[in-house]
Order: sequence, then C-alpha cells, then structure tokens
Amino acid sequence: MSSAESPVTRFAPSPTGFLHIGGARTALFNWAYARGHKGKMLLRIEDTDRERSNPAAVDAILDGLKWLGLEWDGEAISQYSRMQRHAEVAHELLKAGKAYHCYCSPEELAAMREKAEAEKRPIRYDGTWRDRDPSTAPAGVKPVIRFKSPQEGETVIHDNAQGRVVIPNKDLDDLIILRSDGNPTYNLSVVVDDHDMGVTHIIRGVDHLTNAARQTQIYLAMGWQVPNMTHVPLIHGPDGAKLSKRHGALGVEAYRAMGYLPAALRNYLARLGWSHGDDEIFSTQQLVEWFSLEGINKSPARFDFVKLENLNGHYIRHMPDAELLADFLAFLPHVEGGPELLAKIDDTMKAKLLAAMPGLKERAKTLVELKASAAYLFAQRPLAIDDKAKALLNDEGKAALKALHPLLAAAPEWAAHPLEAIVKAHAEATGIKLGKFAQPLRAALTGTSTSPGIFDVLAVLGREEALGRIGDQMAT
RNA sequence: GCGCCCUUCGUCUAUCGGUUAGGACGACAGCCUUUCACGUUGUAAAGACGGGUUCGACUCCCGUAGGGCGCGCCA
Repeated sequence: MSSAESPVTRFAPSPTGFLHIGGARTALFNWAYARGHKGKMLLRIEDTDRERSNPAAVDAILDGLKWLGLEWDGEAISQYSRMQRHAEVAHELLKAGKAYHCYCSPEELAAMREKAEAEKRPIRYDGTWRDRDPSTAPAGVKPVIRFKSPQEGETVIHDNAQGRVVIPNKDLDDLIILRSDGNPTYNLSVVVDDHDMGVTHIIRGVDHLTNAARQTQIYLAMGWQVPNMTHVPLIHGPDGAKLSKRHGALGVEAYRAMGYLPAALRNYLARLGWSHGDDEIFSTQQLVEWFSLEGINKSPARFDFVKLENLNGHYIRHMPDAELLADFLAFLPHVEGGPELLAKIDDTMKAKLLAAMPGLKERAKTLVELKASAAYLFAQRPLAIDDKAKALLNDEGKAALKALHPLLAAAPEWAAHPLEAIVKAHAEATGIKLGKFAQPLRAALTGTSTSPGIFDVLAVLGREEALGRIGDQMAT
C-alpha cells in the first residue's frame, strides 16, 4: 500500500445528533492531514443503527462540515448501504473458523454480566459456544456470529498519539460481529468499510482505543493491512468533566448562531490537543502545512469559551471589511432577530454597514456583538434612549448639543475628520473638555453610552439623519 | 471490578536530560483615549506526591494520589 504517497483519511460520524465540537475537531484533523499530504478525506455516515439514526442529523452534520470549511472528497458513504458486504465478511470469517455461532440469548448474556458485576469480576462473554458442538444448539434460536478472539498473548496498537498501546488479549472477549437478525455490528462494519474504502490513516477519538484493538484483530484475521492509527484525546468541559450542553457539547451550528467565524473556530480547535511550537494564531493554510500526527498530545483539553472569544475577536478585527460584511449577512439568518434585520438591509444599508465596519469590528468579539453595536444604524427616529444615555442628556448635555447643532449644520464637508475638527475647535474655544460634547452626541446619535468613534458615527449616519437625531434630543 | 491512558501557571500549551521552565487566553497594574473596545508596557501565576536512575531530571523507571476512556445483538 502506498500510504506514504497519498493518504486516505476518513471522518465517520454516526447521525444521531448534530456535529458536536469533538467531532468537528476530529474532522478538522482528518481534513488537515489529508490536505497537507496530498491525500483525500472521505466521509462515511455510520447509520447502521436504524433506531437512532435520522436524516435530519445527516443534514446537520454535512451542513456543519461545510460551514466549517471542511470539504470531503467524493460522495458521503452510507454504512447501512454496505451491510450485505459486512455480513459477507462475517460469513467468510465463520467459514475460515475464525468466528462461530453463539446461541446465548440476550437475557442469558445480561444475566452473565450482572453476575460478573456482582462478583466483581471483569464483565466478559465467557465463551460458552466458542468450542461447543453446534449440533447441541437449542432449536429455534437464531444464533449470532462471534469473532474468535485470540485468548492469549496481546494485541498491540501502534498509535501516533498514544504510542505503543498493549492490550492483553485475555481482556478482549469474543465480540458479536453479526447479530441474530443477520445484521453486522459496528466493529466489523468499520473494519470492512475502512479496508474497502482504502483508508490508510484512521484519526479518531481515544474513546475508540479499545475498539482499535478489536479491529486490529479482525484486520489480522482477514489478512488485511492494519491502517495507521491516531487516537486523539477528548475535549472536556471547563470543569474537567465530560462536555455538557452548558459547556460546549453543542452542534457547530450553535457556534455559528453565537457569532463565531469558521476560521476562528478552526484555529481554536486546532490548538486543542495539538500545537506547533508557540504558534497561537495561524491561517488554515498554515495549519494544513504544519499539521502533523506527532504533534498531537495525549492528555485531554478543556474547552475555553473565553479564549475562543478572544480568537474570534482577532479574526473579526483582521478580516477585510467587505468579507466581514458578507460573513455577517450570511450569519443573520441563524440568529434571533437576524432574518428581520436582514429584510431591512438594502443596498443603501449595505453601504452604510460597510462604511461603519472599521468602527464596528474593532469592538466586537462575535458577530452577535457586531449586530448589537450596529443597531444604531437601523434605529428609527426618534431614537429610544437607554438609561445611561439619558443621564448624559441632562441640561448640560442638551446645552452642548444646542451649541453643536448649528456648527455641524454649517459643515462644508460631512466626513469624520472635518466634523471632528469642528467639535474640537469649539471645545477648545469654550475651554470645555471634548468628552462633554462627545458623550451627549453619542447619546443622541445612538441612544446608548457606548459606540464606535463618534465622528465616524456622525459621518456614517449622514448629515440629514445625524442632525435630525441631535435635534430630537435638543427639543426634549 | 478489569483493562488502557493522562497529570507543567486558573485555562490551552512549549520543553523532546543541562533553560532565570517560554508563549497565549484570562487576571491585576500603568499608558493611550470622546464612550466601549483595540493597542501597548509591566506584574503575579506551574512541573500532583514519594522514591529511584544519572554528574545533572519537568523530561527516563517504579509506586501513590487524582482524573479520563473503554468493558452492549450502540456507534
């Protein structure tokens, strides 16, 4: 196999819910490795559990991957559609004497487990039918096929992240590979699919480490080459325990709705369990160039929203205005109140948004915040004034507005710098601090006490609207 | 219970036997300043514990403690 030449990785989610953050990182690693080595990343939907799988989840996963910018190669493969082939392999194993029929009922097995637990013994299938004569089989019972796992020695997993992991074979019991209804089980399906799909590198969560041992045994039994394996540590919540919904076990679409940029999320996720020296902020291109399996850590990482937010703010600030505007518009359908806002955005408003973007993006960590601070652009006269802004519009504040209004109205050019010069000149002439004029202006122009630079606000709003808003507050 | 794995500032991490243990987020303080931010300067902050091996251990070995994952006719 020429795996060194062009590796084939795969991302294999089961469609029982959204694409959660751990899955997203696994996909990112698979994607980065494939892209960085002129390989392919395949996508396989592990939908063999008909009870729990659903088409909506498939859509959510595909949508999540696309949003994150992780395009897979070829068509997504349904594992369910390949069940015949899996069963075929199970029978091949049976024929070769590497698997056998087991007639134990689910009830018997449950009892076996309970007994083992009560006696504080390892919970394993006891091998009842491993060597028993099939002619002693109870009538009318449909058997399962169990894999004849080696009972002695050990199974070794050569893992890029975990190192050489040795599992004693005595701890691996004879797993069911084909159910009594003739359907294959997970570990068999995975091996057959990965083999048939030509997967050379498996990158997945460490929760699959024990499966890796069982799968290795199946590869060996079939005489197939065991793929290169990497088991990445899991992502934990801020408290070190399992990721809960409160924390970050959300679908990536939730991150989209929270106003995170795909590029920022990619960067953040890449740094969770992987590093390239001291590099913190890097482009996706750099990630692809730098990503290596050897750089993956063994210990779990905690998900830190604060750091994600910081990174996201960095990406927002450094993104070209037009590009950010496009992302912002694409984000709106996914956030509360966004569609309504989107409906109000015509070409004129787009131009305003674009003009306001330099001031807006400087103080937004998320697109949600960007949306909030852009609210002044959409506000209708007379503006709603919040409490802090009201306090600024006291007698002193109103007096400042009254003094400013005619001066601004007489401005020959309605742009930030000339307007700033006018206000500054007036402040100097009267010996009053600039803030005494800027804050009332802010209150009148935006209805709030915080906003982008006030002269930019003035400029973006336009002469008529700005003077109107100032006039509204002078009058009251 | 059994097996596997993990343990460096609060968090993400660098270090691959010899460093004043570095960076980033966060925190705190200063500067900048029309608000909020940005930016900038600085400060505090770590090798779980106990034994070895070694001239020398964060780094290698053993043990202890704590934590994670796995142990389905789920994937």
